[in-house]
Amino acid sequence: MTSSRPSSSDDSSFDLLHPSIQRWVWSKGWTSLRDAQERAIKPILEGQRDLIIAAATAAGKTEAAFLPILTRIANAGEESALAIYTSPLKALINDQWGRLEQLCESLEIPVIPWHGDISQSRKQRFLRHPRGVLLITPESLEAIFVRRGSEAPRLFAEVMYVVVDELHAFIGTERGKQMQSLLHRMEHAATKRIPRIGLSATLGDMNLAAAYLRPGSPSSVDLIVSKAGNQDLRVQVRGYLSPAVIEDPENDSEGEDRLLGAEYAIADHLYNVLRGSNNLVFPNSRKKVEFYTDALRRKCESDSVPVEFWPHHGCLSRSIREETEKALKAGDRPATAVCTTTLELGIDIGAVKTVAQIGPGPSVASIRQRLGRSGRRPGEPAILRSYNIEQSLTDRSSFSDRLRESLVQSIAMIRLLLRGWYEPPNAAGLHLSTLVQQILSVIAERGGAHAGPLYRLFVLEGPFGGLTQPEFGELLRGLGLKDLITQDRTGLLLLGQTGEQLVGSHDFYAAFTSEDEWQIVCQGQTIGTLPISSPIFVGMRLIFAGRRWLATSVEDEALIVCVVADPGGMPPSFGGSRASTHDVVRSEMRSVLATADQVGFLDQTANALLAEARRQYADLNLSSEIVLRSGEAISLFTWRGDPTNDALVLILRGLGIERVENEGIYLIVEKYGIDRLHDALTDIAELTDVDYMRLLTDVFNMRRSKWDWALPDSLLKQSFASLHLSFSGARTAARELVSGTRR
DNA sequence: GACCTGCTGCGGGGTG
Repeated sequence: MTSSRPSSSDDSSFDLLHPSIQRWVWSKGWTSLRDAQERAIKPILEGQRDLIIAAATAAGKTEAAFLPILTRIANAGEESALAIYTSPLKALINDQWGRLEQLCESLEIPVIPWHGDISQSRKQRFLRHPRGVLLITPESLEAIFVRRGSEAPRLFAEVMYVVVDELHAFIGTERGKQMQSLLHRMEHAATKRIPRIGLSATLGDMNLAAAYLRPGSPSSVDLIVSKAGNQDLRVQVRGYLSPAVIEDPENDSEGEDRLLGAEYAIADHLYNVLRGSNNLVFPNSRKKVEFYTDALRRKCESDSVPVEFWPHHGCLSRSIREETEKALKAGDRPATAVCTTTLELGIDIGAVKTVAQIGPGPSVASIRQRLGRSGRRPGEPAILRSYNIEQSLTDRSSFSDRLRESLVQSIAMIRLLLRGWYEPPNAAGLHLSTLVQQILSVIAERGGAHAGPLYRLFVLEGPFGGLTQPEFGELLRGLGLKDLITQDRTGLLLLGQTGEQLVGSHDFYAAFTSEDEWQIVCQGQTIGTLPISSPIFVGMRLIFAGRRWLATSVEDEALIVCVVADPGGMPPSFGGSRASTHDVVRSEMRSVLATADQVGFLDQTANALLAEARRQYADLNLSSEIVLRSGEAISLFTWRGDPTNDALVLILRGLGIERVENEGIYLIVEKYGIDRLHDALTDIAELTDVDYMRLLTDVFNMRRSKWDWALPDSLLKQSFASLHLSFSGARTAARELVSGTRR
């Protein structure tokens, strides 16, 4: 116990906390509350308005929210006051339960974790006396509505606050839309407005965050933004040149090693600079995580030094992931994780020295999030090492290779990062797939519902604005056609037979899809999974969990692959599609190529590659030419993001130009004359959004989200376009390209 | 040629 006591500038906020909570704070030896904690007390105690607390990871956001929340619950005495905390991860719920339990012990406030791994008996206990703090996932909340709909009003009646942790992880996603809908339904069941508190370390646009937390009334959201200390950042971008691919791979016995040459050179460098400290390596795919973990482990073994490199990705079993997390946290010996976005989220792994990024990284926002793990100790800089592979050029090299697209993208993204820019989340998505789920869920909750009240609940008053009444009717009729819902003589909507089946099944509660997976089993222990689409056969050698295996048996029905250790192997394919690049990134890439200014953070090879790319840019005259012809192919340099390029491709196909592909910084059109292309682009420059919608073909490929199959075609196109396409970008790009294709 | 997250109720059998 310390003699000094926490105090505030006006010395009053702390005094407002419940005496037992004040004692708890003293017992922790805190000499003062953190900025965010201090500032959150009054607004939360008033309990009228919504609040976002944005502060760095270690700044005590959880306490900022819960010191005043628990004060109010404790003051309510015997009444059944309740606060609900929601989180995107079970692991986070378990973490928070530990912290809150300790704080609540003396207050005699129960803290109840509720997710798929929690026993029925604990859930039953809560259901009998719903009071205290409930820690729950959105999926479990969904399950409560579906399975215990009639109890919802009783359960939620006394909820005083809802806390949404990791708010940034929800904004703009399917799951985030589901969460908004659940919060809205909770207030409807409780017949009162429930103040919402959002927590996050990495919110960029506060207006977007406020609009997410309280749709339709962002001005009722107060903001507490705790300024982060100005962190020193050190960056190096390295270039690697891969030898030219041999024309006849059949007669190239060293083909594989040649292709991997640059990757092994990167592994060597990582081995030399990362050993002896804690670091994170992000190679952008699970397959490459396997490759680098294996390569680095073998180097340690051949040098007879302890292995310091551990794999971490979503297809590895929980126990293997926990082993890696434990190695990072332990602190007694150095550990580096080779990982995917799994270690970008809020799991506590301590501070790391370096973040290594192999290839450009999926987005600037993501790199920024990853960097938040480095340089967390006072006086230590954050260190970013970027590794980039480019191919040796031949006379058949693509524009993408000639312009060194990958290296230039890394440079552009780091320049944007240094300027403080990153991609805003797409808040304009209609998420009609999730609306289908929510309609079925409310019908199950209430045992039937009428169309009018559903429209009011979801569209007029809820989070699915932007849908007209006729469109909503069309959607309901579509659900009827698929036997998801049916209507009785009074007009009441009920679940159809298919609807009953799907709502009753255990994978109804998540808003996102999941595929079947192979279980990879070694001596009765599951070490991880592979997507059902990846080819599996007996005798197959593979690298998995950073080690080498041989598949000895495959059980087709049970989806089990048994493996034993084996010296051979290649990393398996996990599938996936290309990441979407933003307009601003592509435009920054152009300015990296168009200017001659020195980039300060490049190594020698990267410098030479950039100089070469700039020469190509000048030789191709790309500062004024945006349409290049080579043989039968026409390249359209839009220098725009994928939502724009993809929209152009789909609209062009709708106009009959079928051989067109999005190549990244340009589109490539084959076998169509420049005149035909000119006419099509002229059309695109003049059409309206509604025309574009009509032109969209290839509807099959637009089914990406869980319930898209149940949407009528026109609504599917609308939902897809709102998430993935930019018509306004396509129109602007077409206007520019029209002049480039004029003869 | 990216990534990630989540899950009920019931019946059968064992234990106290």
